[in-house]
Amino acid sequence: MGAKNTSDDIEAYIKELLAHMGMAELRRSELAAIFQVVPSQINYVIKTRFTESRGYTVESKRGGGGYIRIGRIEFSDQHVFLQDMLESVGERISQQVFDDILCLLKEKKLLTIREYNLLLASNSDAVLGEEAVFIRARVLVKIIQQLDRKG
Amino acid sequence: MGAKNTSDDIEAYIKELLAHMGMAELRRSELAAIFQVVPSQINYVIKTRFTESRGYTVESKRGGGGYIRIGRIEFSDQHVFLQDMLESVGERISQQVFDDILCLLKEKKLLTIREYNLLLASNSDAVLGEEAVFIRARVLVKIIQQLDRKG
DNA sequence: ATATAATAAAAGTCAAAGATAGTCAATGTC
DNA sequence: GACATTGACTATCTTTGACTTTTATTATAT
Repeated sequence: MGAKNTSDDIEAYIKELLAHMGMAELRRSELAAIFQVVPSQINYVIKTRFTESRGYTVESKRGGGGYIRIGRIEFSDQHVFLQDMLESVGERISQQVFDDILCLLKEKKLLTIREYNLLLASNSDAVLGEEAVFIRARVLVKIIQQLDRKG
Repeated sequence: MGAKNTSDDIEAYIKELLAHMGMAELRRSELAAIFQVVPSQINYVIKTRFTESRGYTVESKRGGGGYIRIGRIEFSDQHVFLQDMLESVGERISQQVFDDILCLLKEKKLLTIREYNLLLASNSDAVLGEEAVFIRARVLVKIIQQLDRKG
């Protein structure tokens, strides 16, 4: 584990749980104790790494017997998946979220690695300029529509 | 290290790492300490010597556990052709010319039909907006650079 | 026994402090 | 004049801790 920083280690640990069990249920204070960090760092890790745009769901409960549960969003039908994604696209999209979503599409085998790399490289802030976040949202709509066409 | 100046020494050091390990991951402040220079000189060396056009990739992260990672790009078999094309790209590109160039790439088997369709759909005037012709030129540069990578 | 109040046991929020890396312009050297 | 060196300032990411909110359990009053 001991590579970069503790948050990365915690991320890896949770992903391990997810990979083995399909769902991770944790007690915040226990996990914090394992990694010898303050409990709120667990929230930090979740907020920065297990986001909706990366395809994770998080539920939790406070009080006695509380927990944090992390799961992977799953999709039955490809068309439904793309339509859901289409609806979730707002007016603006950050570089990070764009990357997250393309990654998801790649994992779902809806984009090849080549396509992913091309689209990522050609839609950075540096390329798109001032209006990047708005343009990126329109680009994403086109991508999804294109992928949803039979072909 | 007997070069003329410290920046050359740092360059050589990084290239040594690259040669041995195929990738160099460094902590800016550590490297700066080794050569007894200010940290920002590392940025100077990277910016002047490890550029994309010279075939290097650079990624970095700030904050705790931060790093700078430098890798080598292997150029494609079509390097000369793509490099020529790259030089011909000006500051602005119309929708029509963009389409023509993508078609050419497609005929040369450097783009699949899917890739062609995705890129065409996501780089129309409607999507890119006001500054379309300028953005499209930058997009095309990225596309060509991406296609020129082996892998 | 039941409703309510107090206490305990979680998880959440947020902003400050710490740790890196990036930028840029002034200055130095050949 | 071109390239190298420096350092002040900025941006970003991580870690920490004080304070808040929610839920469950326990004690108390009727």
